[in-house]
Amino acid sequence: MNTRIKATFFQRDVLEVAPELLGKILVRRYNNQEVQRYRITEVEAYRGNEDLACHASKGRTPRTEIMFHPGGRVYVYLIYGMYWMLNFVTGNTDASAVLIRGLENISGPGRVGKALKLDKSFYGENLEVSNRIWLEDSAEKTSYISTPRVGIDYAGEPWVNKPWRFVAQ
DNA sequence: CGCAAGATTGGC
DNA sequence: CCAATCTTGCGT
Repeated sequence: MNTRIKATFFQRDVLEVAPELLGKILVRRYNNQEVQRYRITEVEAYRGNEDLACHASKGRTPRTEIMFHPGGRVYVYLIYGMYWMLNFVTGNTDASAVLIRGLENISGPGRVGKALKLDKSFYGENLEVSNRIWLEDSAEKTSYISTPRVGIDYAGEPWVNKPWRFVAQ
C-alpha cells in the first residue's frame, strides 16, 4: 500500500533528501479526477543561499520566498518563457530545494513540467495536503550515479563541479 | 525603466 | 547553431 510522504521527509539536508527521492512515486491528480503516477528518475540538489547555482543565493525575493519556508512545498518557476521547472523545497528555512529533472519515460525538466501541466498556481503547493500533487513511498530499491549539475556554468567554482545531480540506474 | 540572461527544448 | 517566449534581477 502506497503511503503519502510527509513534510518531515523533506525537512533534512537537501543532499540527503535528493538521492532518496529517486524511485519515489510522484502522484498528479488532474481536474480533481484522473490520477497518474510517475517514478522519479533524475534530480538535482540546490543547497541554500551559499550555493551560487541556487536561485536563493540572490536572497529572499518574491520568486525565492518559498525556499525560505520549511521543506515540503513546491517551488515552480518559468524558464525561457515556456518551461515550468518543478522543485521541492527541502531543509528547514535554509533555502534549499530539489529540481525534478526526470521521470520514468520523461527526460528533461521542461518535459516534466509539460507532462504534469504545471503553472504558476503550483507555487507554494503543500505536498503533505495537496489534492493535485504529492509523493508516495515505493518499496523499490534504487541505485544511482552522481554527476555535476546541468546548465549552471554561470555559478563558477566550486559549485559548477559539485556532484549534486543524481540519476537512477 | 530598459535589458540581458535564464535549473531548456526542438528544429533548421 | 539558434529561435521561442516571458519573468526576473540588476544596472542606469
